[in-house]
Amino acid sequence: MTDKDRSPSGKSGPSSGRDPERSRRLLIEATLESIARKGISETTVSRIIEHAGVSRGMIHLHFGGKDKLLEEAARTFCEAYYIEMDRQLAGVSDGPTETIMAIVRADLSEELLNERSVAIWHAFRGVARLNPAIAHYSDTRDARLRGMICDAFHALLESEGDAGVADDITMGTLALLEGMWTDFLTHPDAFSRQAAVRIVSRFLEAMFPGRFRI
Amino acid sequence: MTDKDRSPSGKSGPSSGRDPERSRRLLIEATLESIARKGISETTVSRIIEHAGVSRGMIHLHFGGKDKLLEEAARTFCEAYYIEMDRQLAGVSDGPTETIMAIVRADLSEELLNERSVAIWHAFRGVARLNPAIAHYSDTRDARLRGMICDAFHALLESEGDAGVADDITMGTLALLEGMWTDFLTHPDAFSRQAAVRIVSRFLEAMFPGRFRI
Amino acid sequence: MTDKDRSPSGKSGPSSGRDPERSRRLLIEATLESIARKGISETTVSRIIEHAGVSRGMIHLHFGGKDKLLEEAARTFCEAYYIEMDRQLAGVSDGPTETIMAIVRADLSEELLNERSVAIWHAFRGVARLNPAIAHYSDTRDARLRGMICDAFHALLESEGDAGVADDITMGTLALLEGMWTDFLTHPDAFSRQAAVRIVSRFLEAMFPGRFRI
Amino acid sequence: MTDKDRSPSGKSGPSSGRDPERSRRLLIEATLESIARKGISETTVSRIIEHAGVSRGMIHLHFGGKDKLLEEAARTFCEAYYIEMDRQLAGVSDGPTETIMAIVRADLSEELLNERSVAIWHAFRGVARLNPAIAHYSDTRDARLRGMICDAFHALLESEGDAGVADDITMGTLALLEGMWTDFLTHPDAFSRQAAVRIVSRFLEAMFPGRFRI
DNA sequence: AATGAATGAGCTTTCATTCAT
DNA sequence: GATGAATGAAAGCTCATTCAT
Repeated sequence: MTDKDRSPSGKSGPSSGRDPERSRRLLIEATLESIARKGISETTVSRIIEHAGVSRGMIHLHFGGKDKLLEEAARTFCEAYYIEMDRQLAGVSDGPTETIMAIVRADLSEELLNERSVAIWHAFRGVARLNPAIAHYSDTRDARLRGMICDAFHALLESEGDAGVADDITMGTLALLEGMWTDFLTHPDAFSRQAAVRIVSRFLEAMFPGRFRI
Repeated sequence: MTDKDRSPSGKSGPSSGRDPERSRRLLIEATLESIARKGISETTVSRIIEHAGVSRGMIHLHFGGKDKLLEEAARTFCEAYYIEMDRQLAGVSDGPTETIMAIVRADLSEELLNERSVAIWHAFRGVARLNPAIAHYSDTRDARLRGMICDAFHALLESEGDAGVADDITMGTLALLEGMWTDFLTHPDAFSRQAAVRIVSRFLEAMFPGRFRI
Repeated sequence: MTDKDRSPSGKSGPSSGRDPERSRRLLIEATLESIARKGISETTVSRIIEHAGVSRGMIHLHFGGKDKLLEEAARTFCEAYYIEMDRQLAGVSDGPTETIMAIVRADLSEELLNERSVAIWHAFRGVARLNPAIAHYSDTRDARLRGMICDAFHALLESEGDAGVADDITMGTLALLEGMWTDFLTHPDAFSRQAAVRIVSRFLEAMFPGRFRI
Repeated sequence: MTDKDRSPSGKSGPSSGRDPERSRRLLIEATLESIARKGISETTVSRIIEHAGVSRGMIHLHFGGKDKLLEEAARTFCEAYYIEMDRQLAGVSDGPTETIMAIVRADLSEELLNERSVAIWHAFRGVARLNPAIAHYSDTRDARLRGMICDAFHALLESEGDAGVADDITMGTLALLEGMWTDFLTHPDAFSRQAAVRIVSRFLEAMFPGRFRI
């Protein structure tokens, strides 16, 4: 109910007045919050509108139905991932080693890997298999990450061995990160961000001796 | 699908006779099948009984409700995982290296890693966060796998380095496998079992040169 | 059945428009009607909504479930009893004798004692033993009646005998009325309102010679 | 499960063997117990057979269905009432005054008026209105009581006034007793058997001065 | 643009009854 | 005579969606 972020339209009425964009944002936020806290199957229209503080009709008015709202929430969530990833990668020096470790650290940072995001991420992936629209956003996020890491490993292996090795190591690194997120999901209390970075480093250092010294 | 337990009456009816154990099996099987095909939220009592070919009341008669049936299905599914794992590990020679690779190959074998099992596994894990009973079975399966791998790495590192390294490599290996399952879930058509084994081998060979030659 | 509360829009729809209060009233009315005609255990959600002419979801929308609707119906029914009782007592002169006989006549009048109300009353009392909410409304109704009669008998006995006598006669009179309702329930065709009043009068006249002359 | 009361058939197998009469008795007893404790609507076949310790099919085998069992339970319960009433009336001297007070005391005695019987009685009466068979047994019990009291009052009034008076007083007395049972039902803790007898006596003594001295 | 009462298909669950053994 | 696994109609309830205001 706060009035921050009213910039988009200077006019508008009092606090509860007409502001389509604000209603959209509130609904998406409430949806993600509910998914994080209660899971997708408990994320009902009633709970969403209650948390968002808007009326029932809003969802169909602005999104055309609950399914479309879920899609938009998935899109927003995935975009937020690589916006934050880009932000953390902004000041990193250009070397492939530095890039890879920056990506690893960012992916395992508190901003990106936390109980909320891990719950939402797995919830959407559970649905993605049967919902092409949501699968699309998950894939887009994965593809961006894969692209960045893959380029870096190719640069690292430029001089040496065959190209397939870079692809293998890329897939292995992504699998490692994926596995770390899953570990966080299942045992959030036992999880150590530091240990996770260390383990990934160990594997990469073993592949490229002297390059990923822990 | 086995025909054990048919002892009480050698003749037996055509298909819907009186055989509580058979009804239980049919229901659990139909539940897992529905979860694999439609996801957990679409797995309704109506769909389950239709696939199982039994009556509505059966679920409450034998399990006490849909939730209890889901729990039993999760238990059965996890048990089936390590029964098959044990089966594949049966004839393997004793060295830690062989044990580890046998586990990796088994975990990525068609019997354990296929569209059906990957879909069911992720479905249950999606629910596990909010369902302690199902979380218990998932954890049990994970713990067994971790135990076997961890012992092997400790044996491998016995002479050398500190104990923490074995734990790190165990977690890394599990994360790799976990990531492979996720990759299979999201891109079943592009997935290559052979490539997955190769990638895990590459990382382990890098950690233990000469031991996990591809 | 009153048309108060139609203010919001002078026009108003034909019969199923938007009028929460009207829907509530229709549901309570249909519930009481069903209890009177079929008994509580046959009073299903399906029957209620059919009689009320509203949709299934209405009950849970306005009352939060069938049980809550039954409670509200019990409250409404008990309130209606003492609203009518008060109405009939309005013009009665002040003497205790007149008050008591007015209460007796009202309790046995066609407006309060009829097949419908007697059936509903006994139905709710059957449930009250195991349903605290409904027991509360029954008790409230009983307490009001007891209070009025008790005061009157105390006034009547002021000069004479001990206070306990007034309490005894109060309880006796209430028991007599209670018994009359039960008699009406079990033999509605043989019941005579006139005889019932006469019998109560006989007992009271015997207790207070000359005061309750028949 | 005790083996007392095996007299009807000296043969019979071991403790759980075939004894139709025993199963009937156990079922009726369990039915009445369940009605007393949980009310009629909670008295399900499952609960009855559990309490009786017999198999599911028994009810239909011996009674032809749950409704028939309820009828038999109602019959048994009403018969038990006047068997005990007769027992208590056995040694009473012949005068009408003594007879009436003996009936009143018996009806309000712990053997006949207790939480269990009052709950069962009201439960059956709630159903009786819509179940002719049960209504029949209730009526039979009422009629017997009415007959005994009516005869006594006629004897008492033989010399004096008109016959209608005896009928009125009979109905009044029955209504008083009925009201006492209801009072016990709604407020079992506050109820005093002694006070109940005293109140009935007061009313009768007022009607027949010197005859029902308290 | 916004509201929220109203809808009804479909959900899980309960239960008296049946019948092969 | 006795059993209890099996049945399926019907119960109460949930929820995304609609639409008059």
